[in-house]
Amino acid sequence: MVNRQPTLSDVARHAGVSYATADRVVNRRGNVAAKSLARVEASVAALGYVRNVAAANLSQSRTYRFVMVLPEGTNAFFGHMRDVIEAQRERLLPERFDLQVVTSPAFDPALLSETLAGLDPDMLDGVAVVAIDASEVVEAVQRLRGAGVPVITLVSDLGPDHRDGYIGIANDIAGRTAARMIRLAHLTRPAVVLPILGARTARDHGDRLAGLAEVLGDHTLLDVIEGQDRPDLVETKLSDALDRHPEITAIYSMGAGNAGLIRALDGRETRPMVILHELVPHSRIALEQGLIDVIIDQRPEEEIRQTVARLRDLADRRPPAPEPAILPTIYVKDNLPPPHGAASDMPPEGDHP
Amino acid sequence: MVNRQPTLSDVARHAGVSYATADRVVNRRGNVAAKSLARVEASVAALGYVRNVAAANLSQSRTYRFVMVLPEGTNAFFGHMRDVIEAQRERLLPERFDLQVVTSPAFDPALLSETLAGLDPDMLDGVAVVAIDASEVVEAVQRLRGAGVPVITLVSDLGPDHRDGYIGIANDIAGRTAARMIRLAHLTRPAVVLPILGARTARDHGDRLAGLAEVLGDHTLLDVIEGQDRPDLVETKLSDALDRHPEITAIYSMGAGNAGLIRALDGRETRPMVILHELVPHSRIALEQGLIDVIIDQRPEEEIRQTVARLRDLADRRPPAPEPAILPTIYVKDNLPPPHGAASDMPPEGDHP
DNA sequence: TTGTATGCGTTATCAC
DNA sequence: GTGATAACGCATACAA
Repeated sequence: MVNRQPTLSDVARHAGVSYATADRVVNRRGNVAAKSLARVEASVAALGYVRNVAAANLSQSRTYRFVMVLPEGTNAFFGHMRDVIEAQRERLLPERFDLQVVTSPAFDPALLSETLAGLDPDMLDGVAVVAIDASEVVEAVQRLRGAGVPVITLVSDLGPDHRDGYIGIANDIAGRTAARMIRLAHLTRPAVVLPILGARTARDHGDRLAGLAEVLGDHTLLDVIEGQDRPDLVETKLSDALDRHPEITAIYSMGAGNAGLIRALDGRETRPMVILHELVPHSRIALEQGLIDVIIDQRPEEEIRQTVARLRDLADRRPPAPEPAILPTIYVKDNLPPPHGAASDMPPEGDHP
Repeated sequence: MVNRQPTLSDVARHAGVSYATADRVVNRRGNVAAKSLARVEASVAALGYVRNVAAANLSQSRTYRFVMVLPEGTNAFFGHMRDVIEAQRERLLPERFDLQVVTSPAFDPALLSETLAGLDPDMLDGVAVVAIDASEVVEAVQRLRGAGVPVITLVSDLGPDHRDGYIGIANDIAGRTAARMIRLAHLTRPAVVLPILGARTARDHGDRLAGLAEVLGDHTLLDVIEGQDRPDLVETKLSDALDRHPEITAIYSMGAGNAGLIRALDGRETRPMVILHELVPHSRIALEQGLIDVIIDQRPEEEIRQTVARLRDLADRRPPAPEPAILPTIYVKDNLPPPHGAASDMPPEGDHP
């Protein structure tokens, strides 16, 4: 990386054409004789030319224009995600850029596809969307991509052919990880596990449940509680289940509505081992107070960072940098990140080893 | 972020001076009348001018020149770290940059300070070093910093006043996290924990041990085994301890030499719960095969990424972007990153939810 | 179809 | 002390 990279002028000279012609070839603008085209392409290959994106951006005073489409509502996780975005806004890209966050009612494919259809491809360099895997949504996404706007999915995916990338965790792995933690807590005794999810139809919840079952082995898996991601429902159904099944040794909540779960647990003098998803204010407090044992998180800060990085690479027509996969992260009481929201998760500048 | 940022020309005009004078003020080149200086500074503040680093780099055809100093030797962790660097090299910075990795014998402060002293400050934009907390090293670092070269510590720190940043985990937190996992595996029975470390004098190992003891509570902590980070020693000492103390229920290895630990365990028909540090080839295999239960890792890929980002911000004389703290990551069998070294830890592009 | 010239925001050089 | 101005590598308007 120490030798000077060839510039497009070098390429043009090498090919024996003018700068503008080389530019036409490299940027696929057309109106180039077949012969010139071939010569320029040969020179590009010969010299190993790679476009200097910084210079290109400078020359255009470029502003990256991205849109993120999140589900709207009171869901603590996406609320947190929006906070993260706002907190990081200034830092996400050194270049000038304009990131617009729009919301669309949760779990509504029709409205989501409308929202997507309402985006003007000419005003956009990329879209990230928390997808709903439904045909209308796929179509709306294809329309954008057909118009030259890269689309990546975030947290919730479409099929791999229908987007330019996915940033999020693999939910079956999350479920398997939860099961592994449960097994670790039952090395010398059998487990009786109560699974709680939002709805059987939610694909991510289903995947988590499947992963759980795979790894749980001989341990007992009770019937699923469906909490609709609503704290009140989760609370009453869980209280009821705990009363009826005193033999429960572990709870795995794979959806939202965990404020209700925490309330249901808070009264009792003994409790089973508890694992739930997503580090948000109330789950953090519960973990710190010892009301629950494990939080499986998908690191929204990291997801946002990777989302923007990917959108940028796509906008630059550059092969996306391979980012480390986002894996389900295991939090216990002691390895929690510093709390100040997303704003200051700086490493504690204390006297570390 | 949508309005055009003011340029230095704007500032100059606003201040009623020439572009060159504004530049002299902003870049502290001297030879400016006090009056002009004041006016320019006022204009900078008034307009909120911030230097366009991309343009600056373009004008200089800048190459960032960084050096990373790692301990040399056969240690699997740092070997892996070097692999990570090589695998990521092309991706670490979009700008032209020259990253030189030099090594210095492990645990030798004198040689490390010599290595640092051998670096030419005029040829460097930043240094990252796996530090040894000794006065000679501090002095060598100060010399570099005094010569205008930012220095950050990596994995192993100096005092907070002696470097421009630290990228790594807090080791007391790592120890606490291990203890929490041990407690989780002993919800219904008392734990008898065998701690293994390299040397009592290694600060990071000591911090881990202290964190462990803090969180372990009433559970039993046996005497420490010192394995000198050498597999052979670890193997014999551990085998001996297991024979003498059949009541051991958990092992926490906070240093290196774990290949020996794995060998010692491999023969036995039953084994205690095992936690150790750093995801490297042999520990990964052991986890996949069920010979150990938990790996606490510090995500070298992430550390490298943050190291370069921080060095770059420092080289650009720009306030370092707040990166999420690197926390001890808990790996169990199921949430392991894909194996292909650092090269392809892409998210599996399969059909995730 | 092809080529030339200008500007993007800096840094650095040179003249005043 | 101060002020023009030529690069840097690219995109683009314009000329041929």
